[in-house]
Amino acid sequence: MLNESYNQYSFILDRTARKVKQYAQTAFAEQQFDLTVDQWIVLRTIYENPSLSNKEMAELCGKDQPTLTRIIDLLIKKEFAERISHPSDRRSLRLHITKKGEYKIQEIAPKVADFRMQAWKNLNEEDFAHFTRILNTIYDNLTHK
Amino acid sequence: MLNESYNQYSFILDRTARKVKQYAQTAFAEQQFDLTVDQWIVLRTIYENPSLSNKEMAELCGKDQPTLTRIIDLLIKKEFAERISHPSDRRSLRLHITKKGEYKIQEIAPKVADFRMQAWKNLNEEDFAHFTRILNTIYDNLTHK
DNA sequence: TAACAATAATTAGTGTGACAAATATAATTA
DNA sequence: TAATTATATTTGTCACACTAATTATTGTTA
Repeated sequence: MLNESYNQYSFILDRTARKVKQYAQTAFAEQQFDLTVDQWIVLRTIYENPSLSNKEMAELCGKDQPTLTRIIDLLIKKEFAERISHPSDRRSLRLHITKKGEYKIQEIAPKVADFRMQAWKNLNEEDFAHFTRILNTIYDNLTHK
Repeated sequence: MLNESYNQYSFILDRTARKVKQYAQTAFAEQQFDLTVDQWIVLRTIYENPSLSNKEMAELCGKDQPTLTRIIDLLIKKEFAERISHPSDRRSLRLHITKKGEYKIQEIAPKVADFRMQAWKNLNEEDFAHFTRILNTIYDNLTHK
């Protein structure tokens, strides 16, 4: 029946997303970047958008707040990032990258871009347009009802 | 630069996959199915393909063996599935659904199909064809090198 | 201004994913 | 047939996702 195919689409989506992440993570490990893929995503976001709050950064990274808190914990342990308290709101804090974090970003960003390309072989600009449109439609279908 | 957009595609893919899963999981919880989305996927696979080994079932579900083992543990705890030892190979075992599991499948399958549709609104058959082709191309690009 | 509500961030708990290592058993081979 | 190799499954560990609960602080209002 028709509905069965929807299950299939969910399966393909999930499977592909995991494969892309796993492929990147393997490359990260092989090249000893000392970062997970998600840690790298967060660090790069901090690098490009310094001095945001946990909440704002979580939004930008597309992660929920508890997850972001834990990833930041790990980045701080590795001395790639730091939390700085907000001057006027003691509940809040600002996320910053360290010098060591900046060096890391600059070191690995081009390498990441290199092997990321592997995923998108055999696809053209038209495919990317479809990809973006379709996936964003799905996302919007499920967001704020 | 061009490479930046590849990062963006990874982001969209990951974000959409998580949203689809989360949306389904919320519906599962609201309707008190007493199953997670992944447990349901596995149970349905056992239902449709009875008497396979852990390894074979993992392959069908698109999960790795340790993950499947743990999901099966939970399904057994809920008495939806059982492990039956292989008659001639004591290393192996066969996965079966219980009566209680069958009832569960029959009860929730149509409901799942209902709310799964929400994700695919505003998309037509052509979009689904693009979706399947593009995501499978990505998957293949990263599989067995 | 004291009580209450709202907000920012964290912590806790459960489930899942990936990988490596361990265990038990079967198959092969020297 | 004893030793070795291969296979099936489970266990251990770390990371991430999501929900709910908690803590600390700020804002609001009676």
